[in-house]
Amino acid sequence: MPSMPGPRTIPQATVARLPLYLRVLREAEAAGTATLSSEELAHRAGVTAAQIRKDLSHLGSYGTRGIGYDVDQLTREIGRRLGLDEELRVAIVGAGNLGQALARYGGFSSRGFRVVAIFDTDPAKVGTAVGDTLVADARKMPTVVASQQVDIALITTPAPAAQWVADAVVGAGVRSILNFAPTTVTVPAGVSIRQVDLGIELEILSFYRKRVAPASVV
Amino acid sequence: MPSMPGPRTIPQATVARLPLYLRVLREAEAAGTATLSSEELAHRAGVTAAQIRKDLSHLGSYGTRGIGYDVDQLTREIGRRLGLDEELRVAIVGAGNLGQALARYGGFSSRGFRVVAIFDTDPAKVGTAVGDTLVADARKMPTVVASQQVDIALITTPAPAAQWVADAVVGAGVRSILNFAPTTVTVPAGVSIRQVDLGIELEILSFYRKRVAPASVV
DNA sequence: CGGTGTGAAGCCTTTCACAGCA
DNA sequence: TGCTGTGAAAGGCTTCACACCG
Repeated sequence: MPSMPGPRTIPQATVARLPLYLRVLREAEAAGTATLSSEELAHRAGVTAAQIRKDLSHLGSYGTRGIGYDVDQLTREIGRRLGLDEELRVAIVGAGNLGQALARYGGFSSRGFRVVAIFDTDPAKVGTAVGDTLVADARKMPTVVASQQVDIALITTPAPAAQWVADAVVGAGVRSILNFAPTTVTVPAGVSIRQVDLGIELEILSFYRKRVAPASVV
Repeated sequence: MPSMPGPRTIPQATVARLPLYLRVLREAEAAGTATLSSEELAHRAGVTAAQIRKDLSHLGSYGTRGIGYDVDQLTREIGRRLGLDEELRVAIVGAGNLGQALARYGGFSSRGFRVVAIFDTDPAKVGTAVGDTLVADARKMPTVVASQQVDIALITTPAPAAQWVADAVVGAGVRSILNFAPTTVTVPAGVSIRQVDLGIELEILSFYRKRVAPASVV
């Protein structure tokens, strides 16, 4: 009989670190490493060994005492828990500097995400190619997002357009949003949103310039 | 006599939110709003009113009971605490998609950061213009970073180059790094580093696709 | 032995609830 | 009266330390 699944709830903080462990494991896999101890994994991910063991214990029991974790098995298990066993479809709204850069960014496809649409309101941009996707008219967002079965929307518009875009994609059935516009976007319950503000990242770094920064990743 | 400064240490979690409040305050300032209550500010920033009051209490006493916070005064105080009263000089290492997009991104200059250099190893890119900066040879990093008095370095290279770049800029005197390369970069004590991995952001969103996401910002 | 999995302790963060001031 | 500033309580996360197993 297969082993029972781990406890039902994974702490938010742990969820945010699982992709980091996955990245390290994939590198190790590519390098042909068969097993990794919590110590090794911790070192490569930049966290503590106790943290690794506690985090992984939420998935169940995937290590072997005296040996460590099986790289292949753990890679598969974390990927499965993160919902990465199916290809996720991404739409980018806003074909400016950032939107275009993200559309061409290799790091998405190599991790199993596929950019299926990119939108803009500027008639000069509509119809032009970005990577291997054509920029579509933002007015067609509702229909295209639905027909292309978009799972995740990236908002790379100027701040004033962000809330409207979010409302539109949520209306079209999207339930995961990554917002790069420097403004707070609110969504109904049941929709996940993460905000990435590059200016804020610099401002946080600015704070710690004079002081002693708390170890490594601020 | 001027009022005494607030308590000496600001919690890390608070520091990470101050730039968010600053963003809201600047918008309010631009709109001509004179004062904001913790309730209003909380609503616009997407946090709770209690959180706002607790966070701001670490700066000292800048509110007026019965009224709220003076927008201009609080804007200045938070900016000062974040070290934003002087212009900070930014270098971008890696003139690929992302590096070029960031070099042209208006959100940095509008917030008081100035991109003073952009580097790449590719001879085809060296000498070309990105925004109003010329791409410099990465071998010149140590000298240019020092002579341009770079405060913050953005790493937008492929993963394999990231650690080398970090070592180089730290050697040239940089003490704040924002790393976009999908790999863990370690730095000596006294240097601050923040890691932004766009693939990880998508993977976190993926996790919450099936489950009920914890309120709003995951 | 070596290294995982885990209760318990400690620390940090958020929320509560209200005293106190404009 | 209205809203801030803040102790106290609650909750969540990280670290510790060791029992236990391969």
